[in-house]
Amino acid sequence: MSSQRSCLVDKLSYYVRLGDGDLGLVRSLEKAEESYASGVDIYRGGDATKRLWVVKSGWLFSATDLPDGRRQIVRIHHPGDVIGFPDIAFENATTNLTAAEPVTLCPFPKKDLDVIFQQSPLLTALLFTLALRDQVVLIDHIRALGRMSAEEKVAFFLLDLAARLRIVNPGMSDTFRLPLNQSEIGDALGLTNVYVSRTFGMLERRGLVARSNGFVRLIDEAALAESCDFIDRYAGMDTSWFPPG
Amino acid sequence: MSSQRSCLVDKLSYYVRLGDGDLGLVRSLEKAEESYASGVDIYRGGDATKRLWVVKSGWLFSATDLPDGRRQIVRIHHPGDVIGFPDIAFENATTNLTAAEPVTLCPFPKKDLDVIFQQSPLLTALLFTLALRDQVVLIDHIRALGRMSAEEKVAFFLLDLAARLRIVNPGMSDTFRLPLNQSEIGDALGLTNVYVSRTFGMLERRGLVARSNGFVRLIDEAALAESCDFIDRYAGMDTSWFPPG
DNA sequence: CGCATAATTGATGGTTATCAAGACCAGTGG
DNA sequence: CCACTGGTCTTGATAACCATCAATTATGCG
Repeated sequence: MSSQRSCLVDKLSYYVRLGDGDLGLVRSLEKAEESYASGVDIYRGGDATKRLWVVKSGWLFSATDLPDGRRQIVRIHHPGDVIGFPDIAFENATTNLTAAEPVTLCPFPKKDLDVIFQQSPLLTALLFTLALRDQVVLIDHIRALGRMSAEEKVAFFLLDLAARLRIVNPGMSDTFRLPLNQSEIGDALGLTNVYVSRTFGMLERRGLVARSNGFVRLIDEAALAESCDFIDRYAGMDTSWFPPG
Repeated sequence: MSSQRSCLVDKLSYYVRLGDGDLGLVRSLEKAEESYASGVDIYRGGDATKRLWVVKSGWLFSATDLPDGRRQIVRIHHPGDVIGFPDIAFENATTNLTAAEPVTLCPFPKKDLDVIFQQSPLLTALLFTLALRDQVVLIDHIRALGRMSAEEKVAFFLLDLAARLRIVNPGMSDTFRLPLNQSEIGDALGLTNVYVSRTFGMLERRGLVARSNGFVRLIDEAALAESCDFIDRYAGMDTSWFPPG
């Protein structure tokens, strides 16, 4: 009945062709719907983790705090993402989930995954592979935090976002909306808001990026990619070994 | 016939009770054996990834290089670890694998995992959960690199190693062998070898750790853990939802 | 328009990098 | 037995990058 597009279906369909049965399984995850205002913490580290979440609209981020208030943003979530997988391994959440803007989410119980595991070897393989791909993405993040300068970090950050957005939105140009403030970008990159501002200014003066009212434009994407040795981990994945749908 | 202990069986048995069938599947992964000298690169980023590796003896590490030679060590591998999971998602390796000392490995083809997926829902669930647990471990690493001082990073590094070693070696004391030089430790923590030396000296002068001929002793583990807000991700995992063996 | 939030800019300081020299140690070969 | 070597660790001096603090200017929103 729902004629609305599903971002999760879009995202998964990018990697494999889903049959009717699999489509039904995926859509069944997006039945319920909850909305949250910008800035709200949807869960916090230590909370019991009984549910996962599909992002329907809006951006969010997962972060870990240090006791004195330092914050590290670990992952940014876009429409179509499934949030909460890392916490399946534990009984309590290891990160905080915060809405970066007004969002709509589709929560579903962890145990609904059982149905997928039992009924669809294809979706099981895909979810497993996505978990491993996410490890590589986290490794890229580690590389950026450990060994890149501030300019390289910001370049990496923007390219990574663009690559991810292009999966769900294939026709995307070199421009996208960036609903994060500079404190949040800094917390993702291990920098301060002040230095993010300065670094963005540098990149802009050098003609690599442009900004206007909440949008970023990657003017010289090749130069940005070379500066931080960027590799797109989203466009290509090895699905050759998957079982048939 | 093989009366030799299997570190992989030890590690997996820590989390679930394996039946005879599962034990046979796991042991079958450790048939072949290869040895490498200290410092050898076993594979490099870009190589085709057809095999995974179980570590039988010795330490190794996975690292990514930047084009100008900067290096980020991403993960340290101990006996019982399975190396190469993140690369299943891609056709080519994303990191270099280097032997930190003389090592013995048991390689097995990626496709041998199919047998496990088909025959053992328990092992499938365990491997999936370990992949998600590893995401959390990588997130902890991100937090350390992005938001910790050098002293906190070194404390975190040592505690993380100790927690991992205790899984396979339950009776371990507060002392362990650390076959990594300070350049390697620095590359894991986003520091230089020089600053690792200074930081180790500080911790030693403050009575938190001690070193002697390749061994580290964690004198005040509680203080170290508090300084970096350490949480052991290895001791406890949620296996309650696993299917029976 | 007025308010709160976010971004910018400047001045200063701290943490860590860089460069360089020396100490220590294990192994090697004369 | 000892000089020699290569690797590792330590220590000092200096410099770079980024943090911190503070003030000002945009920006968005009721």
